[in-house]
Amino acid sequence: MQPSLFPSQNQDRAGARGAFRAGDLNRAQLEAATCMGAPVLVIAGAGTGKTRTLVYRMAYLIEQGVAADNILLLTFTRKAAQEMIERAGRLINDPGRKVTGGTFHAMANILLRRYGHHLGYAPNFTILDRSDSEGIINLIKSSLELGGSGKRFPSKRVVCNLLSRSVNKCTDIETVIADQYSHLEEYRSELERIFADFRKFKLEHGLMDYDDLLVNLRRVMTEVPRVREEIAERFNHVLVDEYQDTNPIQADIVRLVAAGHNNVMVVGDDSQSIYSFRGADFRNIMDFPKVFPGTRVVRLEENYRSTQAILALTNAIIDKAEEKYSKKLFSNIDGGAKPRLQGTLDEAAQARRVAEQIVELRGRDVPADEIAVLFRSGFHSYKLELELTNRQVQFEKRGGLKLTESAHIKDVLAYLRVTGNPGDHLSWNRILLLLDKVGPKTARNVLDRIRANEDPLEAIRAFPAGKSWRAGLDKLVELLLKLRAPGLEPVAIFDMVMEYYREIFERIYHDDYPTRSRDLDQLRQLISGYGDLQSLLDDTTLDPPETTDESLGGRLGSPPAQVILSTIHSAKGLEWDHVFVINLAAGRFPSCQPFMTAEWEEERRMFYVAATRARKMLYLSYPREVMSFDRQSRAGGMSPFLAELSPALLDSGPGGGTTMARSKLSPPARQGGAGRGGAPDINLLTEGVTVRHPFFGEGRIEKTSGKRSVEVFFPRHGRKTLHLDYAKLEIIG
DNA sequence: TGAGACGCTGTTTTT
DNA sequence: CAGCGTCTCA
Repeated sequence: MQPSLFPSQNQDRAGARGAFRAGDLNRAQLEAATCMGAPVLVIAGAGTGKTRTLVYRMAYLIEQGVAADNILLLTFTRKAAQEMIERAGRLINDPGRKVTGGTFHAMANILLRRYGHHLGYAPNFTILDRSDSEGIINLIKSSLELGGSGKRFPSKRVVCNLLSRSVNKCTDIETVIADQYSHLEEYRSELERIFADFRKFKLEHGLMDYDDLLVNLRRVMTEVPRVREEIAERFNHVLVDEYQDTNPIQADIVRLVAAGHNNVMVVGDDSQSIYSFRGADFRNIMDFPKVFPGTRVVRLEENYRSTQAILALTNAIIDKAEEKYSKKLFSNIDGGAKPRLQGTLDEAAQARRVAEQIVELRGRDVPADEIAVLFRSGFHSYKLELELTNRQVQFEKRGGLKLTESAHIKDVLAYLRVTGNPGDHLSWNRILLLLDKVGPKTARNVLDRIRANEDPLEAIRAFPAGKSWRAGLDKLVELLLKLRAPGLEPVAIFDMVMEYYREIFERIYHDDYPTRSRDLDQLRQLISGYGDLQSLLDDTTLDPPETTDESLGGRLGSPPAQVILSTIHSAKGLEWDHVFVINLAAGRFPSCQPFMTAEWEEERRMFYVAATRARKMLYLSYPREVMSFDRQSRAGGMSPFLAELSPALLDSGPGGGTTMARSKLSPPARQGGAGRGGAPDINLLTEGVTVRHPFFGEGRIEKTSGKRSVEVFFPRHGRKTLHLDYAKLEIIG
């Protein structure tokens, strides 16, 4: 549930007992935790106890007499914040005194419900998720009639990506197009038009997307000085975790909250920056002292997590990075087994192998929640999920499909949304389209009436419906009328909606409605935990439950200990005794898109993040063959990130395809043109030469940059900077 | 105007 | 494979 930033009443100020023990921290950690009167930047390598430092600092501040209420902890996930706050509470022996914490988005949400009216937003605005935004873009696109006329207008996905990139990087559309989407230059004016309409649509209908939450918070704090002062007064101590992954807007928000009192500490590690797609730049963390003059910089370099054998490998991984500012980690946990490298025939064999190893570990009484399997993209674990199910190993998947992403859940939520915010035309549109015999055109007509009428219900009731769907519309009106009753519990609303929706549900999902039906049960469970519709709706977008969250998991009570399957992004900040990283194959990791050096480097950092999650044992596995989408089998071989490491750091184990591994462990340049006859000679690749890329097609070299990369213009995809060692280029002429 | 069938294309990560 | 745009029929 929502951690309220403005709880109605404060906890008592009774003196906290001195449970804070300085001896629990090393010198650098202690300095960071207790430094007062200056901004603090903590550069903390993986496993060096940054969480511990943050927790102790919270406890220390409270002991020094700072009210818990005045402390703000910003983290990457809500869960991380909750855990840290709980730990701090235990430390000072007073779990009642709760620090305020959560993600930037959650904080922005609550503050904007209070202050958004300065920007023309009522407090009942609806938060849009990604697919909601895409839906609106689509509505606008079709109303502007840009879709047709033979030319290929970019998809809603691309349009949204472009806009989000521009917002998060604080760069104007023109520049983003020129830099990243040069092939869309011809659509620039149409795109600008769509974005303008999109902005207007959101404002008029009380909608905010993820980016708006950040942008609008910054705006209101900048434009209304009194608001900034109030917030800064309220939070006179600010702590930020994972600072390397904040974007310029978030950095501004931190600056605005902390300006004046300067009681701010940020913690991060440039080597673990993996969110550039969200506008983060790892260099930002180094700018912090410039924004806050007089910053004390503390480095944490002693690793308490992993064995020396694992650390030797992770140091080697990050050593290959082209640009890095910090540190060499050292461990005081001697020895340990070398990370195991295992190649398998294909993905199925890899899944069997890993599943067997997990079963074996469980047999040796390794707790299930000390085992994790990490991968680059959500779908990489499908085969393993099957294997584990067959062997009756319980697991929990993180970073997979969200419950709220499926159509039937979005359907139900649409009714709840219009109940909270009758101006939400996106949800009205969805509701109307669910009626039989109503399509986009009719829905738009009804929507126009809703727009013109004070009361949406009246507009719908009065609409001159066609014979074939009059009855359906009447039923809808009947439902809406019932939902008007004041003071309904969210679960009561849900039940009324279901009574109406079930018929529609069975009609449109006739094939697989039993499966989907279970999701609806799960949703009901979830809703029954809420007393307030608004926070339920907020949470479905700000903290969406995962599909595999089998009913009670996570929220109510403690879930049973389970093996974790997770994307690397969702594994950030976590650690386990035994960690498997799978699918370390060329074309899979790095994922097949990154051809630009910056993206390439980010993929490397991701590998680093994954490997540094392990405490005792690390298993790196790859299939020698991966299936591509068009079901042509393609020899992938091991990931270039593995190939560049010294074999001495790894245990290539008994069997398990060492021969293949060995042969590939020679210089990585050879990796280049796998299957296409090696990387072309750099000397042949000069300006004006036409090349073919397996994904982008034919393009023309615009210039050679750096030692091993070229800039190529592809008519369909724009300008790309390609890394010659890995991009599979073929010279055409 | 809606609904269903068919063929083409593009592909990650999260709040 | 899904999410499109296009086409046909009701």
